[in-house]
Amino acid sequence: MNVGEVAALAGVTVRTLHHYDRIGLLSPSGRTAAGYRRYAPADLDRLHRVLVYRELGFPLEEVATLLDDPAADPVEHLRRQHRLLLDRLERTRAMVAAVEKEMEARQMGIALTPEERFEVFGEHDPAQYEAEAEERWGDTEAWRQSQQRTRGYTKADWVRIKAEGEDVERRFAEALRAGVPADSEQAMDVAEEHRQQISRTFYDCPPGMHAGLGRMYVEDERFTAHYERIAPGLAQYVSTAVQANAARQEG
Amino acid sequence: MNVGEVAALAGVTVRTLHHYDRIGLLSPSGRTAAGYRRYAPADLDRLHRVLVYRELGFPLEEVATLLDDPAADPVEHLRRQHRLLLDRLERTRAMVAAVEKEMEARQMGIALTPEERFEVFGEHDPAQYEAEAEERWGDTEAWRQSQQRTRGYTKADWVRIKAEGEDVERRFAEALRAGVPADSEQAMDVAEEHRQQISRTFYDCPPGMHAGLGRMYVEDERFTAHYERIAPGLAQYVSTAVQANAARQEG
DNA sequence: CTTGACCCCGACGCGACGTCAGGCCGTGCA
DNA sequence: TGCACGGCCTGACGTCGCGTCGGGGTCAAG
Repeated sequence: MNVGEVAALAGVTVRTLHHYDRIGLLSPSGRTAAGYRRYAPADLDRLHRVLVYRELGFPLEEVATLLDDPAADPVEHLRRQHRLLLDRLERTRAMVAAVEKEMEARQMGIALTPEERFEVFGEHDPAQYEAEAEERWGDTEAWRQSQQRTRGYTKADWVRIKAEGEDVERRFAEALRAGVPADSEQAMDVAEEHRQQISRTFYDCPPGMHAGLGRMYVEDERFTAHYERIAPGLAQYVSTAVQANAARQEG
Repeated sequence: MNVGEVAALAGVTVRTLHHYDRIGLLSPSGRTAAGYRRYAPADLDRLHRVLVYRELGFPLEEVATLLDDPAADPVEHLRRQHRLLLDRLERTRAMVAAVEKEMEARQMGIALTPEERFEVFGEHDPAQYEAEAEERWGDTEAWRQSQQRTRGYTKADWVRIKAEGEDVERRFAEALRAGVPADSEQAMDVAEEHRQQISRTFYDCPPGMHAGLGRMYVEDERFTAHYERIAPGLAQYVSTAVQANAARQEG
């Protein structure tokens, strides 16, 4: 198929297909002698997946990494898409409920507090971050626990949680600056507090799992970026401290 | 409240609030002597509405016109938001169903046709255009009819419909080029066919309603653009022909 | 062999912010 | 009383996902 036909079929513009080609997200598997793009059925499969993920709010670059992951077969994608769509359904339902709640309140002449009104937006930007978290942790017990608990949190809770988190981070940063070794008692104590904070706030986080988190802090560039922005070297420092503490707790 | 507090409450960044201020979408109702933005409760109300409409896919400029419409009270906004959210719910459900259908098909070893797979995307881009159409026609009988009928259309139907539509447009364009007056019999006949096409395909369109459409073709720049792209002067030409025909049919 | 529809590529534009940079404000605590 | 530190200010430039020309080849139908 030519680009125009594919575009019409998929409900996108030709320009979009050009764009996807240029950024390497979806390059047609062939070209005619004259340079015309030729799309094979497999390309349509890929395009379809691209469009679903795009609709779900993933940036195109991440869509690419998802689709190019060699360890992800078609069924895997379908399952993931299904999960994410159900999430979205849930969220939309929540928003409908919020609007209805407000209509009722208005009818009865009472005003909602700003906190109540903004609740449905709170924190994480709509689709994106949540979509990705779900994508990564989707069917672990920890994720479910976290989802359940955090649903009940009020705005005030969140403020407190954020403050607590930043407090621990600050103490890590101070220890780092003071030259306290990452595998020292002092650093491990902060790590232990970090672990307990997570357990209290989000989900049961035994030392083993905490060690896994620690590894991620240096392997996932987003977490790395988060800590490095506080202080250079902090990501590695926290990672080491957390893993040392896990060894101590378990041993 | 200061901008930081508002941002935290609403789950947006300070930069976003700055942006909304600069483009005039949401300017805080006051400033301190030092130039700090001060947000009043009424500003929070407005922000809330902005965020809901934004989430629904409206471009900010349109959000502004919606909110600045003097003829739209709070209840009106709530009702509109409710409608749009229900739509979105519906659409998400359709996508979930599509994914489930594909999972089943895969289980049974059968392949879906590309048309089936892309069906849920087809035509109109996801949120936006639909949102706007609903916004404009939301609770008219015509809109409901159109929604009902078009739901049942297959890809093949759409191809045919598009071809028919373009045929009529082409005939208008030819008449215009040939110097046939817009209120001549010939032009009115094409207009009448246009009306019947709409009635067959989308919703009952009596002459009076058709005349309304005709007016819109020159008043709404999107329709104008559509026709002007085919031939300069065509929007006015079609508009006149349609209204002349309506007068003839009714008279 | 000429239209007119379709395709190519490059380049600029745009919406909705993100992200510095450089500098003023305000307050807690030494 | 000073000053450090977080919060706020205003430009200004960067980014993402395309839309929109402009100039130019291609291909099937008449």
